[in-house]
Amino acid sequence: MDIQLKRGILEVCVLKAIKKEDSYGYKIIKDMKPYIEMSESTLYTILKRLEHQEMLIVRTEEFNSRLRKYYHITSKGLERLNEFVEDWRELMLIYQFVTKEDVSND
Amino acid sequence: MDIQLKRGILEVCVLKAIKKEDSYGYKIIKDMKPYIEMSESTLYTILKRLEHQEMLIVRTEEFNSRLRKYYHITSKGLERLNEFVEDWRELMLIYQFVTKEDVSND
DNA sequence: CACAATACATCATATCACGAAGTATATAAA
DNA sequence: TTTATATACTTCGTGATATGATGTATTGTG
Repeated sequence: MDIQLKRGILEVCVLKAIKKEDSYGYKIIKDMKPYIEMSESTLYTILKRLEHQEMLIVRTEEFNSRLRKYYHITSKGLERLNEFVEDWRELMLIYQFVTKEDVSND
Repeated sequence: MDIQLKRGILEVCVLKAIKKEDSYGYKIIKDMKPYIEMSESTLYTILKRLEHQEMLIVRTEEFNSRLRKYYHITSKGLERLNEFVEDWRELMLIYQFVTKEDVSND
């Protein structure tokens, strides 16, 4: 799929992936794989960005003497998801502009 | 609206704007305004890109001793519009992932 | 012991939308 | 006449962002 088209939705996908329950990078990628694929470098960039925007908070936990960074969505992150629905509505109107049939007026 | 979300659709909006009949930069912006706004620098960048990708062809015409560059969509451009519909279907599935209700299994 | 899987980090690069600023003409308003 | 606005296109620099490549480190698995 066109990369540009993915850009607007990648971030909210990550938020959604941690909405139900806290999750960590490696798992997020696997959970999203059936819907949308993203490289590790992309995900960790997004996670850092979302953290910086206070849409999620991080805690580090040890699992099998290996570190895991668990991400938890904040109210700001939930708000972002709601705003996305609004934006999508607007995008649907644009989509209709792109796909509407031109009626010829000969 | 979120800029990132617009990215995937800007190009096809321009293609759509010249699909029915050949048009020129200034008019394209005005025609699209009710649906989506874009700055002149953005439009002319996109037009140049689409020309380079052979999705449209250009001819220069004089109008009131002022030059106009008319853009005409090619078969490649029309193809691009069809592919966009396919991409959009895929995007809808991702959208559903983002907005679906998580059923709690307590 | 080698290799895949798990888990995260960093860097350089390419693409792209956009504001700012510029060039030039025609027309309407002061 | 001067000024402002609309038309029409161009160029440049910047910031945001997705991604491949590469690296580090540990835990299974064959």
